[in-house]
Amino acid sequence: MSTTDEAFQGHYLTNLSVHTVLFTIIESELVMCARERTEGPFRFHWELPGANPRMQESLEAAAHRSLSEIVHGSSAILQQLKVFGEPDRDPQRRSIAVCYWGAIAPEHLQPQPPVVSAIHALAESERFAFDHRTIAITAIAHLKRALCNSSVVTDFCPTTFSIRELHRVYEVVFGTEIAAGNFQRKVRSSPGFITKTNTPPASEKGRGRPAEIFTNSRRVEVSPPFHFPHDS
Amino acid sequence: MSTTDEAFQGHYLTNLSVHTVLFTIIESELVMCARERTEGPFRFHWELPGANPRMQESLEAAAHRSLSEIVHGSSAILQQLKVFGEPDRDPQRRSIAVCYWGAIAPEHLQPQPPVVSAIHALAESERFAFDHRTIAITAIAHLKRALCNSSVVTDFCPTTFSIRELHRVYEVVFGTEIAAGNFQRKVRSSPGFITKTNTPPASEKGRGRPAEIFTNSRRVEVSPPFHFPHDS
DNA sequence: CCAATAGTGTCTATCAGACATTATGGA
DNA sequence: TCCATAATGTCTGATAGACACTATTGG
Repeated sequence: MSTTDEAFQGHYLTNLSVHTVLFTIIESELVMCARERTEGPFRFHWELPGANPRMQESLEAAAHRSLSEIVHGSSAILQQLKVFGEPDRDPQRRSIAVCYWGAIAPEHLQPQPPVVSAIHALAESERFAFDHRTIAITAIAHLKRALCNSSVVTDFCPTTFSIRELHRVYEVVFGTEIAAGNFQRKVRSSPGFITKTNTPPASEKGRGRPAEIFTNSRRVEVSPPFHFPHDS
Repeated sequence: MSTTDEAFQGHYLTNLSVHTVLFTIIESELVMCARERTEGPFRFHWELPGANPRMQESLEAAAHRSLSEIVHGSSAILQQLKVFGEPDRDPQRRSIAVCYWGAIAPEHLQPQPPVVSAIHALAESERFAFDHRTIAITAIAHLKRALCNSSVVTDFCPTTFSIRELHRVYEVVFGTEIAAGNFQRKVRSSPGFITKTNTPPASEKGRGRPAEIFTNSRRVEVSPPFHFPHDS
């Protein structure tokens, strides 16, 4: 059995990492947390948050740890995205990346979070380290699918929110205008999607009719799902 | 940094494996390929096909290799399911399992394939090795979701098939009767789901009107999806 | 009153579920 | 001819898209 043929558990060249694609919306744009590398290979390229799982640490816990310098207190809800393990994905060694994704309200991030526009990930122009552009694009596709099929949109919002805020998330992510009336009907008629609060209509600045304030309960499936022009 | 705290790339106790949940339908029952362990821990427990990826081998290739003794010639179409990496999933060592799933026509399996009923995986009674019952249950949920949202059902059938055969797959997997007329309408109206062949209506035995014969082209999404009573 | 935003009602086309009807073969 | 299975047609209720309309605030 040659070196290149053997199973590689325990092989010193192998590496197991966890990476996280954390979405939020800043200034009406879908962005994901990422940092520019300052050293080593792929210097000046964008890199997704990552961590190496510890011996007694679950992969999901490692994913949360990869965000420790980015999220502000309350932890994000993460879901497995995919494993990327092509032999050549890391030019230095065989490396397996278990990837997670999630969304979070910008209020829960550190003040000046390092982010990159999702549109840049889709454009060929932006340079990502390793296969992180592929990971990002896969995550965007999962995000769109999840938005259509579940109430994950509430992860983008603070604990209380108006329907309009949910509406804006969909418009930003799908880059399309959505009729507000139909959106209200759909969200309100999906059992468990939102829960009305009796908090007074928010002390926000408002120059129109104040919105009702809701909170998310559990994650629910939307059936039949939302349907938008899908470019992915 | 203690032993239990350190990152574990290269640690000799770690193991990376690939497991595959391959579904098929035998005697009107949903089954998955699995083998009874004959030695070591979990002896006499069911075990999913697995392999250890080699140094230059992609994870998907390893998943296909895990089926080498089961599939008969034409290879199955596999999709990533999930990674299972809880620290305690293998009592002997830290072990990461990258899992795939797929479906195949029974004709493409070896003559007497080792299989276990999917219903047994769902019932608490059946004993699986490691966390393979959890993996199997996750795969069943993914299968149902994929059947609702795509044309993956054709993987259960030979290269040519009738609509009735697709119909039966859904009835077996979801354990429910589906109106044949509506099913025909849905499948025929989903672009790309099936492609008509001009082969004469099959030389099969038949005591009714012979069915038209189709072939699958590419995998397509079904929008809006099928909807069945979902128990998962 | 007007502007602006939130929320509701209405009309229509589409589509799934239920089920009747026709089509096409074998015994 | 009768039977069995495949395929089509019909009716109805539910719902999404388009969009008009009402509600509720601030200036």
